[in-house]
Amino acid sequence: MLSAVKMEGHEHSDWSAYYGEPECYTSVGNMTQHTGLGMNSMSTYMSMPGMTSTSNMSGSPMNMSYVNTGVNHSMAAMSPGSGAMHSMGAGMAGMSAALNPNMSPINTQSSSMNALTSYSNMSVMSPMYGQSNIRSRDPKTYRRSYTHAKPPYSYISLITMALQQSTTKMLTLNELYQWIQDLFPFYRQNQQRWQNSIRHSLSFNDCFLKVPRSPDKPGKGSFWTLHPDSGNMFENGCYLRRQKRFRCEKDLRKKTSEGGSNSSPESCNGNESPHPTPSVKDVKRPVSNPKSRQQVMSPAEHALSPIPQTHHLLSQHHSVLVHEAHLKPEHHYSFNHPFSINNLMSSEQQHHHKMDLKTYEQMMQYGYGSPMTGPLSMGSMSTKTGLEVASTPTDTSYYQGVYSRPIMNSS
DNA sequence: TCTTGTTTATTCACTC
DNA sequence: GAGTGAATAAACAAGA
Repeated sequence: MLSAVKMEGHEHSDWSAYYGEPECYTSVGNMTQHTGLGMNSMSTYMSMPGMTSTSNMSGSPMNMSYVNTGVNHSMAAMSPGSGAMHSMGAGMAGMSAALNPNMSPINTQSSSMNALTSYSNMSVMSPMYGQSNIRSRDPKTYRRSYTHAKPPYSYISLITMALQQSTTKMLTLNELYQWIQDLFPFYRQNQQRWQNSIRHSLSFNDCFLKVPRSPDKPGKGSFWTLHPDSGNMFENGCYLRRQKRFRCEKDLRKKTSEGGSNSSPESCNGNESPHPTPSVKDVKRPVSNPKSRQQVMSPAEHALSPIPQTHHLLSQHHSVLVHEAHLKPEHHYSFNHPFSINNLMSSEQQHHHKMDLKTYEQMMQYGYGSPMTGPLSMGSMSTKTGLEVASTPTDTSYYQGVYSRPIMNSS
């Protein structure tokens, strides 16, 4: 489990050099890199330190999709058939919903603007990344090594996190890119490299399923979702390295027997479901390409499937819930591992941007090197893509949580 | 043309 | 050392 960290440590000899050192990372400049993010950018800034509790959902954002269904309802309802919420209105609505579940959609815009205002204020008042020791340094020098700090998460982890954070539990490739970039500034560079890896991971790993778009939702690329049985790939919610690679037994049998009998159960391995649910793969995985490892659910199969189609999920939010019932990722969020999604995406409201000593101790105990403080906190946000992203492009993102304390004005 | 998706191959790090 | 997970590169095909 620590291998990822060690590997990263190998790549960057000293993590603390990047994460343990206060650095300023202003987001304003980076916003320009996120063309197309639009309101998404703003929304993510709402999780900045200093935000009031209203900017955070009660509990972990990861749980939010399951616990606070009101948010998802509203979000889904906001953008029926909007695909991944590409419409700004939907994004803003979702954003406001995340901001305040009780907020009327009517207030969406104002809330968004408030959020923007908040961001603006914060951007002025403080460096984006929290830091425990504010040194009087030239802010320009601060940003330097920051973007070179590679997060200790594997691509599979990142994809999994993104998908789980998504309200619809599925994202297009481009949305995955955006999510990762938003959360981890590191991935705003060398895009060709890591995006290729992302694509490779999606295709190569059985835990990711491709769901075709509906005919009425033309667009590039399919949606990607998690295999319903891939629930516990990451031990204790730690997204550093999978405890075991997820493989679909069905596929394995196919490979091993290759023409042999297929009488065994249709479940996929890795994480046996206590109550056998119809696997998405079972229903939806015709081999799109004879050679392909990835399988997709054909429209016909989708129609027959007890599990709603993805694209239908997008327009039928109640179906999302049905689908989620099959995804059963809940146990992912039950843990509070220092590198868990909980810590990555949330809990800023719980800690109020202060160092979580407990987490700190945990991390030190795990030997994670630099005192990554506190949960990698970020408030849960809704973006135009329908993601409950906690981050924002830049700064608040992942690195914010890396630093322990609320950022004070470094100037 | 660009993006998306698949596949193969290589290399490295880690565990057993 | 073998097996495995992961990162990376690259080639290729298909679709928008």
